[in-house]
Amino acid sequence: MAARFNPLEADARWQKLWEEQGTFHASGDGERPRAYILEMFPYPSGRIHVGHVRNYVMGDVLARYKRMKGFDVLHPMGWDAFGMPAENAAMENKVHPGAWTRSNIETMRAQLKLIGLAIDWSREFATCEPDYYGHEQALFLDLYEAGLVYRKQSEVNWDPVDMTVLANEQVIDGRGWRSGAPVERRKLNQWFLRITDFADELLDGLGELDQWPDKVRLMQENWIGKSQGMRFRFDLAEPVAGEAGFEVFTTRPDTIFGASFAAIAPDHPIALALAEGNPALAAFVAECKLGGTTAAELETAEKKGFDTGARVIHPLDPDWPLPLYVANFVLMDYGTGAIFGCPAHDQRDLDFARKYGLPVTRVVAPSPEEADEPIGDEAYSGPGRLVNSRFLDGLTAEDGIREVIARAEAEGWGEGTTAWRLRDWGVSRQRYWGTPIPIVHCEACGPVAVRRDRLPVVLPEDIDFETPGNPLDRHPSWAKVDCPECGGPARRETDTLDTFVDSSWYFIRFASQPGDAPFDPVEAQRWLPVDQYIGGVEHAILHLLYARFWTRALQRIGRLDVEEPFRGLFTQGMVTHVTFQDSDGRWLTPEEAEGHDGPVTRGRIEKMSKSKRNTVAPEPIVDQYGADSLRWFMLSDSPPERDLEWSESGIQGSWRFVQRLWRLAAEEAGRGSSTWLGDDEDTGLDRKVHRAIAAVSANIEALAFNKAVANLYELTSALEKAPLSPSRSRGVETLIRLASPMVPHLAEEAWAAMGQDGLIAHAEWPAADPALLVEEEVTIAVQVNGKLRDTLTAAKGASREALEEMALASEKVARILEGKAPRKVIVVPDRLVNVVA
RNA sequence: GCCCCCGUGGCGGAAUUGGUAGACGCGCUCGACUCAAAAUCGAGUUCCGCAAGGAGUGCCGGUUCGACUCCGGCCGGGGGCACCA
Repeated sequence: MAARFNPLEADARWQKLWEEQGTFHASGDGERPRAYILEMFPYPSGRIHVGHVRNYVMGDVLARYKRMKGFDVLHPMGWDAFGMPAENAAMENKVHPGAWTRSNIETMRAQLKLIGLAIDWSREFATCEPDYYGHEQALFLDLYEAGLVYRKQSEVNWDPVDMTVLANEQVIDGRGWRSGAPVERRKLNQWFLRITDFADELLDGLGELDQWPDKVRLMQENWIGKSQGMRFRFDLAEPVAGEAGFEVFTTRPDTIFGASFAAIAPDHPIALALAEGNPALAAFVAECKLGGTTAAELETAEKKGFDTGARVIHPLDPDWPLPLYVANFVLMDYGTGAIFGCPAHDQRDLDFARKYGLPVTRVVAPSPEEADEPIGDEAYSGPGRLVNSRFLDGLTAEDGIREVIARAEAEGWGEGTTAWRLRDWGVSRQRYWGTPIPIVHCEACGPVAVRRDRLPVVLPEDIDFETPGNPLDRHPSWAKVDCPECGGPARRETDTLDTFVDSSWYFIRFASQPGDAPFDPVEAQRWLPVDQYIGGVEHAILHLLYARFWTRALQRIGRLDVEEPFRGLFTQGMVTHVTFQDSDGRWLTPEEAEGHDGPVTRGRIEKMSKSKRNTVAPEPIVDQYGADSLRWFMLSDSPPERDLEWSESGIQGSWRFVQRLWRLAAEEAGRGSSTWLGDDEDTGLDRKVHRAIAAVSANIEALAFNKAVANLYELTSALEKAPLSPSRSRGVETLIRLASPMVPHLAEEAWAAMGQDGLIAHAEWPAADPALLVEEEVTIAVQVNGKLRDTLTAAKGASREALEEMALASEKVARILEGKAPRKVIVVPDRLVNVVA
């Protein structure tokens, strides 16, 4: 028996065996209960680092555990393979995005295989292959036909040099991140998915996701942003461009008598109409269009308005005109793009009113005496009753809201309604490396869906990135097609789909992948929803919301009867590492920093990233310490939802433990556990083993891997110290089973050495014997006035009287009591006695 | 600005419903083995104190026989949203 575990030799041997035997193939035979464990699939950016490893190892432990518990486990892996970095690489290095992506996939797959993940590789796919995106096009057309896809003009950040649309994150200080050119706002025709149709369901559905972190549910709730209020009509004193008035949205209709102005967005139709005859207003509207849409810019932007000269009529008083402003802080795409200003009770309206000398009337007062208390620099948003509000006086805000809505509905000038922060999902991207939108534009017929038998619409290979802009748009022939309806000349849509579409249904494709359809609903429904989904918090909103939407949309159109895609969600922490910079601020790898001439600054400990050059590759670690040491370290110490700092001492500690475990198992195996005939003294070892079984199981189920690791350390120490006995032999065997999801290579090796048949991957998870979990003796804490003074050992279940008597017999207690009788004695059976002096 | 989370040894972190704070790991100290080192093993390691003992979970206060845990108010760190009417 080897004294040391040699991962260099053993890891590959077991990995090969697992692969040959198809050990981790999901069978779907229906004989066992199913478990679907999924980690968010990676973007093939180049190489994986240990941060990815942590993510996949967590899912792997769970998958292996579930398999041993008797589940038919689906644990797949694939590639979120469309995206901008491939196009950037194409522009920089003159490589085709496809070649770049596929070569990265090769590399990263090989890297992942080194870790020994229990993955069903037979289901692997990449979203950039027509095999996948063709089905996505079919699903897109399903939604299109169901009316869940539409086209509209929408404002985008346009980089005039690169001739491309930029995401908000790509706009830095108002300039394109790549070209440095000032970004323009431009209106383009874009495709949208009607996610707002599902706003209510998506919000309500959060209530049932009790295996999601509260934080993520809250974030989604805020993102959806439901606001209840009312919509009502302002009549204009004089019609504008044939319009007699317009609608506003408010959450505080109760403050309607505090109104002192109305304001509309710069791009509101009324504003545009008024601007036509008013050059100063036109200039103001143009000015509002300048400036980016980033948060920082909005924060510093001054609240500005322009008095149009037009007047609106107060809905509850025909003799009360209000000035109509165009204001830069009113957004066209929230509510109705128009508001009424109530300066006394809204800070922004107050600032605006003060600036333009508008009246400020208090209509809510905390007490009757304060009804005419003037408003200072701060708007009053606290509780109170309505004042100066005619028929509303004396009502609470809630009653006032109800009253105004009731009256408006009765008189027909307004109604109770709901506004959402959530907007429809714009999915058009002016890029090459994405799923082509399967639509053809015909001059005669307008936009027409590509015929199903012509799918997939495949990306052309012969493209060039020499000139800026979308290569699909410039391609000499690709876009030229005949109209599917009239056969006349037509042009393909050259925009591609947002890559978030690709990741909105990949988990369905993993569950079922027929060649002629996106999925088989019956087979997919057997696996879905995903039992445990694991990934980074950075996807808490967009990806998870889009996937929830897509699933519900498929349900609505009758394609798949699943409501929520992910039953359990776990957001894991990052792996962090120190960063280094040289005197010019260039990032250095830790190795470079060590051998660098000149000053080196040791920076913050940060999330591993390519740009900060602080990533740690798995290969050298696996070469030196083996996959199991790496896996063990990724699970140790830090709670999985928090960040884990990479450290050399950490991986070394893991290596030590792996060897310790091996020694323990190998010694036992060398002796022949089954033939050991020594005395089986009851040292309490069996109890320790069974407590460990219960604890490790519970902690894995709760994804508290750091605690499961601590349990295994404890059990290992206890077994090492225990005298040789059958109990110890059984204990070691149990330990190996319990540790096997974390250190599978070592576990297989030890399992074989112990003479066990078959793979430990197929072995049963040990069951804790309830009889052995019950303590016979317990340690009782003895307190005086809540301070620990002594401990004593008592039989489990000892009576209150007996415990009290034992506690009072304690010398230490007696010394503190100094002969005085205790005032009171609190006894918590099996736990403590508190003597109150 | 609004919403949320977190503050425990030198470090990462444990601590069912309020019931022995510091499990487990890292690091460190001492010791064993060794010519020596590595590896390994043993002991110790919250702070003050030789000890007896005392203090202690960011700070202040409260509830309770008893508070890391519950409540109120501060301070510090992190995250999300952000002209949302």
